[in-house]
Amino acid sequence: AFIAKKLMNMYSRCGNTPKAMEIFTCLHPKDTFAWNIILACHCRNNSLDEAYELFQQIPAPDLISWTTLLSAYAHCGHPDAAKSVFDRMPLRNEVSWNTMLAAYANNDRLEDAKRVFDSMPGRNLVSWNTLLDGYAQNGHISCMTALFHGMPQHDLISWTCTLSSLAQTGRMEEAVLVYESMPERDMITFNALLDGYAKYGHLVQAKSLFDSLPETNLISMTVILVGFAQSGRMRQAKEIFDRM
RNA sequence: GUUACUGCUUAUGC
Repeated sequence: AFIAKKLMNMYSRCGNTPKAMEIFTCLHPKDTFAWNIILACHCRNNSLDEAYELFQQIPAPDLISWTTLLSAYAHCGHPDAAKSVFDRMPLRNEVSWNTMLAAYANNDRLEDAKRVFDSMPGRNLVSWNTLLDGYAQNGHISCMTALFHGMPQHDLISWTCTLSSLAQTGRMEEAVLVYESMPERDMITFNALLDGYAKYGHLVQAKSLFDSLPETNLISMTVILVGFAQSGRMRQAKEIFDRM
């Protein structure tokens, strides 16, 4: 049963709902843990309606079942449906509050997000990052900057959200300042800055950043390739292409 | 017991 649940989760993450369902069907007894795995599987890979149907069949849904459903509505761009799930939850914790916050923040409902943020019983770094990214994604750069400076702590995600937002909107001077202040970086950080350079025509800077990277991946290659190709530097584009 | 929350970093397709 141990292994069965592990397997279900693996299939779920690979998007193979039929295989996950096959195991679930054979599984006895089906505890809430197992139900939650198959629910999360449908939330990730199938329609909301199917997920909701499944949720209704869970004999004893727990906090995780409720939060999984909430998260599905949040990710599918239905903040109001998410709110109604949230209101019907028999209990809530930090994660469910953060999920509700994300439902608003990721769907450009920043006033509502801020209201949730201010009224939640506790705020952790995920809460701060969620609101920060809401501002970042929706182009509220000054709110983002203010929040960034008001946060109690920053982690790699806080820094990268901010960098990415500046780079996406072509504020390359500020993006570089953030980049240079970062205590740590990863591939997402590199690629976010690289993409800003490439997108806004700074191909020389893009190439020199690219050459200095400790490692590259398929995304870095694609970013620089597209940058060269779209600016008509076909010889350099071909050079990258041949290396892929 | 990686069962639920924050990075949508590229392109293509739709």
